[in-house]
Amino acid sequence: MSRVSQAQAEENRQRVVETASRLFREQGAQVSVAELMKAAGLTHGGFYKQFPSKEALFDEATAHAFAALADGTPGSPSAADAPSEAVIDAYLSTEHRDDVAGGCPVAALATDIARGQGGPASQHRYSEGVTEFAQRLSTDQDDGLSRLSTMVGALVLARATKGTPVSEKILAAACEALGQDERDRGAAPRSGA
Amino acid sequence: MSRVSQAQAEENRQRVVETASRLFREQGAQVSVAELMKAAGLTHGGFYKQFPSKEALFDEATAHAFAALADGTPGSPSAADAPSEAVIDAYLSTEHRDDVAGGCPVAALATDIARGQGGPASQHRYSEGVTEFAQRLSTDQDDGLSRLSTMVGALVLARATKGTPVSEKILAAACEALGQDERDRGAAPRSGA
DNA sequence: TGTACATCAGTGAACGCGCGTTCACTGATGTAC
DNA sequence: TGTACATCAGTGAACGCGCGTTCACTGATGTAC
Repeated sequence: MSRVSQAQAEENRQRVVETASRLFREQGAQVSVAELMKAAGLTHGGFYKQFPSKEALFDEATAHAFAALADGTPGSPSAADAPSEAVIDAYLSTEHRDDVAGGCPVAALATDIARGQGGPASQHRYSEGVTEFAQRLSTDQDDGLSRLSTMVGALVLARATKGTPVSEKILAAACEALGQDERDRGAAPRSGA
Repeated sequence: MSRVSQAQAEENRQRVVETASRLFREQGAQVSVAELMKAAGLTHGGFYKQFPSKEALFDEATAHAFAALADGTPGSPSAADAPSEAVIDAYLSTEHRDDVAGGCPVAALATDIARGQGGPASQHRYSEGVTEFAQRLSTDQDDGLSRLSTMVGALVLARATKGTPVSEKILAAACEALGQDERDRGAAPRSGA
């Protein structure tokens, strides 16, 4: 292949970032550079022509995932303007549970960020993302942080218990609890019950 | 040192399991065997006299952490019989947030378990642990799963955002939300407000 | 517009390093008498 | 109880392997004229 047009190079670079964004969410920061590049259809040797280090790619991939989240929860009604109710339903669906790679980076990257994988840039973007997401879930009486905690906790637990009956129960319980909160606040209940 | 008494050997083995239980919670399954053994005061060569593989130790360390959880939430009022309220307060404290190694394995190991680190034994024990913990938080009207989701979500998010102001806000918001749930159910509120 | 050449994105082999695991060895422990 | 010896927990060096990173090389791209 050797040299490639500037446009093609930029496209390749973007593909690496997108691929990394998915694989890091799915498998964590420990995915290898070789695996990352192969998944993007390239060989690992060229990596350092585009990125100064693996950590730098992690930071960029994190930013990419959060940019997608800001537009609308990935894999859900795309949704800065969608009602919280629809966002919550999509968030707590088995589809979202099963789509770690394309799913919410707040849930997928929490542990990696807490353990200090990636640089300060990732950590900062992560905290910013948490605040943004909570704001989308907020109401006049609530800053959205506890609802976000319930959603993230339920998703993380449902993923860790996937394959056992409790996994679906967790999603349902969280869904119901958040629906009840809606009712308490006078909004429309999620179901007719 | 060479050979050591059977009692000493068993004590050493237990120390490795306990150390691993802490380090795996803190840093995940990627901690090296050498690091694990060094932290337990041994050299890495002897590891395979006691464990068939690193994964087997992960499984045993997971079981160990959950056994401690069953006795009482680690680092909290030790507590199969403690009121949910006290358990929740301790769970959502900054002390628990800052003590990943000694803290709740449901929160600390969720991502590692979801990503399939450790064998089926760990996954099974994890799901069991989730069910047990939820039961301790349950009431006549609630199976405890949504409250557990809120607690785990808040802890995980507070850890990932540690160092930014939102970290403490998350713990406070979850605490308040769970306190309000208490009130809704007719139990004593957490504060006088 | 066409030609000559410098650039540089991508390749694939190689680097040192730390990983999980194995092994020959040690010498106090545990046992047989 | 005392002696002789087999056992085996722990040591430290070594194994192959895959990691993150580097580098000489390639040849189409982009540019200077």
